[in-house]
Amino acid sequence: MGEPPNGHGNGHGNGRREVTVSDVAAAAKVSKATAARALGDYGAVSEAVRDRVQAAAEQLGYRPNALARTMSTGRSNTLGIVVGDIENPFFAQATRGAADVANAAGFDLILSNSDEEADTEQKAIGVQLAKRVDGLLVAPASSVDLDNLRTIIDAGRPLVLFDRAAPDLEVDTVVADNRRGAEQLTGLLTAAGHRRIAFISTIRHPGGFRRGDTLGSSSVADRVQGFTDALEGAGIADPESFVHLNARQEGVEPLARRLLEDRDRGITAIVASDSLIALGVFRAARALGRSIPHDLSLVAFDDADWTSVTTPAVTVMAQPIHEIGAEAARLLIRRIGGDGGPVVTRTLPQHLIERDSVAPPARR
Amino acid sequence: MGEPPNGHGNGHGNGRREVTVSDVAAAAKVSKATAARALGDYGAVSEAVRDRVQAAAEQLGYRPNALARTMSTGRSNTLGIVVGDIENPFFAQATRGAADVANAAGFDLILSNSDEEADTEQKAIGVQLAKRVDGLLVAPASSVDLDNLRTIIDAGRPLVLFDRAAPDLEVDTVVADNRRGAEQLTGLLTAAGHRRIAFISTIRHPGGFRRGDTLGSSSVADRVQGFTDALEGAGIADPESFVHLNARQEGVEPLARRLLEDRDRGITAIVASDSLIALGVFRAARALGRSIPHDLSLVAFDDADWTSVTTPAVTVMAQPIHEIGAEAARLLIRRIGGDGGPVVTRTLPQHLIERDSVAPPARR
DNA sequence: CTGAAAGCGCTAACAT
DNA sequence: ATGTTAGCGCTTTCAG
Repeated sequence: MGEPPNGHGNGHGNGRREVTVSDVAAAAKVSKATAARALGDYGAVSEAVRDRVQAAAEQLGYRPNALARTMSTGRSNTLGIVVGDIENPFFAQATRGAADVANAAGFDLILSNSDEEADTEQKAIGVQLAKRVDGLLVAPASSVDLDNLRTIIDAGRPLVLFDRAAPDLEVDTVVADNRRGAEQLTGLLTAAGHRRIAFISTIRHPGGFRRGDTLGSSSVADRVQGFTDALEGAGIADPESFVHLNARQEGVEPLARRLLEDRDRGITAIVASDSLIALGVFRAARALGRSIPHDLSLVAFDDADWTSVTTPAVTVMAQPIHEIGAEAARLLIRRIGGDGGPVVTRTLPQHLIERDSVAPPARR
Repeated sequence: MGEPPNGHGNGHGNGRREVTVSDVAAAAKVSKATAARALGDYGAVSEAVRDRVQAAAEQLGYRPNALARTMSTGRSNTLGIVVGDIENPFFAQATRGAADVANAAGFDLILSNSDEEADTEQKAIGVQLAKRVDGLLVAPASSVDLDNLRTIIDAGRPLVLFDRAAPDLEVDTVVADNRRGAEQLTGLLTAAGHRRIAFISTIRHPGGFRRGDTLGSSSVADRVQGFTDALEGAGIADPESFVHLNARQEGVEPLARRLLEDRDRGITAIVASDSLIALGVFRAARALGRSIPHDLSLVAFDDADWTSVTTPAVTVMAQPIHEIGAEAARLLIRRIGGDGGPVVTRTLPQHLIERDSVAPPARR
């Protein structure tokens, strides 16, 4: 007695063949269609037959093959999400928000990291499309180079952007009100008397920042806008010169050190574009023996958990991160459901948490 | 001219039909089989035909349907990963490690959160199996209740456990050397002269901890073992009484406060089972005006980024988290590749980072 | 080297 | 209420 014969695309190394509707149908002595109806709980099946089928399924250890189902229905009940880096707490939280909403609606999530790289993002999107996700959630690596995003639209799949918008694309978007947040944060600093305030972001940008430059990330662009507006409102000349980008390249801590050591620049306060940057600044200040807030005031985006336990605790602009992911998922699911309404952009409010990292600049 | 006719399981709301191998074949004037061969780059196809087919594919915007492929080959090139909570930095890092290895090997990842809940975990596993993942990576919600894990094995899918082992199950596992880590960490404290040291974990456990109790998570169990061993080695009586579990239920900060305010217990040092707990302890100490390390020494597992910027910076036992995920993925992929070798358990070393949160206990 | 045809597991018309 | 049949898009014998 040899191995039981086996079609090609079966098994997973071990001898067991998957049990299918046919098997269940046979065991319950009904047709495949009836078995499927009983199992899938659709159509009309008599009480008796249903029980018989379900018993048979149970007994055989039947597990539906979601892929086969997708093949015939055209729906995978799966969302794709592509984030910059899941290790970044921002994305982890947003992903969780999206996952919760997705699950509640019967969807699961395929996760990809773009590393903020257009190529990697493109590959990730390709994979997701190949897997026939019903729609995609993406925090685009670029707000201006839209090729990657267009392939999604061309494939006819719903797309929702989160964290960063792509103004030139007609798609649903969920972002936070970064402009206003930056303005408020910066306002705190100018109100305390600071005139020489640096803004630090890790975003890549060739050359120094100049007014009118378009940045790759709309959220950073908005933050920069709010920042420069606030400086301008405070009568500070040449606000753009206080914007420092490309911090990943040089390293946040080295950049911060360089800034703090430059007596001519005379920086007395820093706006960190996210909590990772704030951490780097904190380290630099400590390394140089500058005390916060006495020698340096610091404010940052994102209420990372640690910001409340440092000495001093840091003043932050909190974003509704979980909700950003959740709302994006909601919009996406709605589109998947067939909503053909006009494109919407949700701009969620941020809120200020004042702690102890801001003080008037030291006399010099 | 009406809409082009359309089979059932097609389109995604919009009118466009997916372009398939057949379409490409037709355009290139070859058979479906040949087109597939040219596209999939297998079998034998003449140079000329290959070019013609690929051009046609390009021109039509052909995108392979990974699900159909999986249907016929039986391989999805997808791994499932189920973690406690992706918002927990530990899991985020481990997931990243796994994703990197997976991608490099041509696999993608379906992510699920178990919330450390058996039911949720079971559902997640069910979904993954239905999606026909080629194998699963799981940080099991329970190291002792093995039903969930067994369904994976029964389904004939390779499984690799990470972070927590399940001693009664024959399956590849990647964990850190928690016992030794805990012993070292605790040894630091006893060496500094502490005799009344509390260990805090959020793990759920009915009733107070008693020697010989089996804990739901093997990693916490190992930590507790190392902790009590160290106390015992230092000649401290009744080590179990210093183990505090269920911290999630009461809340880490409240529990820590309670501990610190209990003059009779006279706790002078705390071992935090992870960085989130350390954060709670930090908050509690601050709220009560206890200074670390003068009034309280603190050590913790995981080198969370913030632990180096607090005042004082905290002494931690770092785990190779990224590598835990990566190695787990490697093992899994090897199994998927058909390796039938004996089950392996990898126990990765942890390493101590001494900072400034430990000092001799205050005289009283 | 290329083509025809069957089959993966499921759903959905269309009968009966 | 149940059965028959075709088909989703792909791979894979098997012939030629």
